[in-house]
Amino acid sequence: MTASQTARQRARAELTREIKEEARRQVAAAGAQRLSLRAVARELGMVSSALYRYFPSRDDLLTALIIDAYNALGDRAERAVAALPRSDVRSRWRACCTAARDWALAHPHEYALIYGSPVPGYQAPQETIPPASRVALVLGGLLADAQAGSPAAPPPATGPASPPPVPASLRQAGPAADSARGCVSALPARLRQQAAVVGAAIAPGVDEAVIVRALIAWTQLFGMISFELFGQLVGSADPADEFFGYAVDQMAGFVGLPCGGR
Amino acid sequence: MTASQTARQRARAELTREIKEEARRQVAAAGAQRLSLRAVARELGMVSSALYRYFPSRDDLLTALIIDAYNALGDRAERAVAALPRSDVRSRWRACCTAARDWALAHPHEYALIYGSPVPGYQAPQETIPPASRVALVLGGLLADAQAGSPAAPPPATGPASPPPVPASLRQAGPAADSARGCVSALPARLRQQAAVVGAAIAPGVDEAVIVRALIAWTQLFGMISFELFGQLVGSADPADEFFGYAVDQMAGFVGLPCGGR
DNA sequence: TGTACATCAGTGAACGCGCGTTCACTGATGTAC
DNA sequence: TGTACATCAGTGAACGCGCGTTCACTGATGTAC
Repeated sequence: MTASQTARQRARAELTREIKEEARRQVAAAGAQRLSLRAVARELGMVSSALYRYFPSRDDLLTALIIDAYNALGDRAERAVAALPRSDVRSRWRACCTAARDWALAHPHEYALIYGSPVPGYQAPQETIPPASRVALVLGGLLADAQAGSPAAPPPATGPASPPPVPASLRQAGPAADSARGCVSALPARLRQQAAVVGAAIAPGVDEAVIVRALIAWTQLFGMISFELFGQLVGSADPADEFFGYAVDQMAGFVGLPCGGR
Repeated sequence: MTASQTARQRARAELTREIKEEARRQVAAAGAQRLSLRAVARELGMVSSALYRYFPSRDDLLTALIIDAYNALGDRAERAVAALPRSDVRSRWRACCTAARDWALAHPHEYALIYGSPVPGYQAPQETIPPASRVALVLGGLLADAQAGSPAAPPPATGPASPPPVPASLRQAGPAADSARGCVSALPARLRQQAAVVGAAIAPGVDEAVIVRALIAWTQLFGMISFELFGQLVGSADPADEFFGYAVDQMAGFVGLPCGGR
């Protein structure tokens, strides 16, 4: 256990946790901009200035909450996908997207904190980047698996990070390329480069055109979740369950994932 | 001219305009939550309580700004599309999407006001709905035109609102259906219903499956714009011009628009 | 055309509120010898 | 094992700020006869 810590250290860790928890409660109840250090302190029975022993400013507390939110969402997505057989990429795709939506619906204000309009005056520091990438990493990993077990039938799937042998299997085959059939649209040079960088970090071995389609699907996913949460679907796809499920499948097809199923 | 108005009425209209303009300036500079009635009044050289002759509360002023923002965006999209030949649906699609992005980049805080996280405690009234629908109407109209001039070659295009003769031309033809080739995904009943309602309002005569794909493209469009504006693309498709253009074309293909262009 | 009255824009003071952050301080916990 | 000193958590008061909204009022503009 943590027997090596002094009582002071343990108390400090504990209180830090409690402060964040109360702050998270406030954000969940009323949104990020209503987060008030004084109210947090009040709720914990301390004086407001005491919080400054734990967080140097309100923005730092906000940053901690943002990181926690990204991690909560990332955890959820990773766990949902890990429960499925690696070769069933279609189901894993669905699971990841659904996990993201479920988390968002369960934590709307925390979702808004990370995917909504940025709090004006607040600048997200570098430390938020890795936690923010986790959902994209899940999707990228799954794409790489699809690529690895690609051309005809999906074999048990080999190693996850097969370095760079680009078999170009998803490339001209399947829906990934022909949905713009007849309209040849080559990747612009800079976009290809950007996709290569993303691919190297997230989905090694996957063709750039597929990466770009995955980026499109990624923006679609969060766009759809945001629209649902922020009320933009009222009057169209309002109870959005079917729409969401259908869209997720369509976009899976769009990036070229095989049908999977069982 | 407006000679029929009394001096009082003219002064009132003018001041209402000036108040909104100053408020818009503040939103543009610092975001919606920093909008302050007192600051607006100060800037206009009046006392803060005087504003209550024009707007019964801060929320009402916000609502006016929201409506104006939707209308500014709608105007821009409509004008961009109107400049193009009706039969060239692919160019019109591009123009509409690009206009939306351009407006958003030029007015990030106003964009956040309408497409970002809702201001907590603020409830958008019914009056915002029609202005909010204008971009969707543009896209829907263009889809209906594509449908009307569909199967083989695009003729000069007939009337815009051909009632309900669903020729099922976009339906199984083109990319709209085959991108999930082999993975037959039927529309769930409720989703089909929702699509029918949307179609009736926005794109008469267009098949439900196409409407649903258009809804997907719509969420993708604004998801992508929001990601760009809110900093979510940093590290991937950061200078997003190429990504945006490419995605718009891909999604045009996804909803089944013919290549057009040249 | 002129007067009497109603409407309405704008004033100034006040209510009641909450906020983030700083600072000098007390007293408890931890550390080195 | 015990003492001397350093570290650190938490206090309480204060600074300086801004906000939305209400209310009784003055004086100008508009309307009806």
